[in-house]
Amino acid sequence: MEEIKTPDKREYILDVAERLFAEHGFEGVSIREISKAAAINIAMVSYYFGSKEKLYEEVVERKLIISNLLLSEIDKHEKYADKLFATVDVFINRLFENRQFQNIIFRELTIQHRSGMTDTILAQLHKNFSLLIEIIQKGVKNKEFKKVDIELTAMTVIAVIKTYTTSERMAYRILHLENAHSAFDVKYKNRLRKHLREILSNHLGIEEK
Amino acid sequence: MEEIKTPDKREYILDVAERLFAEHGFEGVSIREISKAAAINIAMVSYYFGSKEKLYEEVVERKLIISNLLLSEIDKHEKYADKLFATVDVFINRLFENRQFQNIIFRELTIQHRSGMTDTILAQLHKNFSLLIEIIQKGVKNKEFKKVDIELTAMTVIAVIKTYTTSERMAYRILHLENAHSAFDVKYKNRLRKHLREILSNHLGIEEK
DNA sequence: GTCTATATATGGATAGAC
DNA sequence: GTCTATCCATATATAGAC
Repeated sequence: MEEIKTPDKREYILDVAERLFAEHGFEGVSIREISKAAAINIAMVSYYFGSKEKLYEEVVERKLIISNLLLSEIDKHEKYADKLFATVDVFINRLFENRQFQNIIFRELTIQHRSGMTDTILAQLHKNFSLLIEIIQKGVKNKEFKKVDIELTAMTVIAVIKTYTTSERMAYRILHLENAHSAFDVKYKNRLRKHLREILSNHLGIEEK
Repeated sequence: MEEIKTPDKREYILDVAERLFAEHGFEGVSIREISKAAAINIAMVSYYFGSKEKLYEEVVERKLIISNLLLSEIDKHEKYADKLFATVDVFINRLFENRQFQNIIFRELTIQHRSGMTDTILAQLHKNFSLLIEIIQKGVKNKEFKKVDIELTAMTVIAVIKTYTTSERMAYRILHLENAHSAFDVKYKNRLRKHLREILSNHLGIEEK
């Protein structure tokens, strides 16, 4: 009963491709390498996806969805400070989990248009930023927060998490971590979480409980 | 008297190569494209630099020097708050000026070792971070600053500037700029500068003058 | 669906004339 | 120093057998 589950195989190829694209960039990997790593025949890439370009696009688009699911988690809080902290936690978790994917996204932003995909990516980033911006905006209007540069405050949150997750080796060196691979341990995730809460509390004038 | 100034030509090729590598990544440009853009013969790349790899390394290494020159500017301040702000200004200016180069550096960090260059880059980044870390450290010890997570505070500064300069189009969308190319105008540079000063003042407990 | 074989293009590098 | 011509490796993509 050795049935081949085609959708699983597709997903698996996409997983492998995502990792390799993240590690070496689009031009840095060949479909030969991808097929070898995914243990399939080279011709299968064309068969499943049409071309290397299409495969790449599918890798990006498949994960470029906002997890609206978690928004209910945020909405249940009453104070904007708590909504904000909950949102920050969502971002930390998401960026920690998808850091290899995020490297693809980020690289796509710095590389001169490979395709019209950049617009889709920018639209998605805009949505993510908007989550933070709206909360801060309302908190300020509500006098719960001090007046600040709202957009740059939102950018600060994303920037710190993104920079932290970008390079394990950089984090290791700069932050004097225990070992080269501990940057994404719970311990250091909490350190980052605590830092961001403090930065935001101080900046927005949120009182500690 | 049409004398060809060789060192200038070398520099010119490096300039062109830097721009193209920044725009498309190492594998994303061919030496054919570089030579065409620099109006030289393809064979000249090998002649001047030995190989594409060597050219790339030279592009990186030529700018990977700390500008110690500016440190005297920082040292002349008495208060650590002023030293810190002066340092932030140095970083803003440097990252604004070298943003295409910074994209190369950043990409190099996220890409799995093309060469041993990553170590050199990490060492340089470490030095840059240390500039900030030392000032914050001394300020805290001196009770001029509140106690904070020093390394992550330094990372926050670099992260915000880096993220801002990474994508003109992102900045344009998120920050609602006047036009697509104004992100690096003095006006917005000052907006970023002001934001960072406020973030740091609030976080470190620096009193406004 | 899966594979081999192949068409075709493009890449980096260099030999050798000038 | 500069250029043409060319070698050779590697890339994507696909035709066609199974």
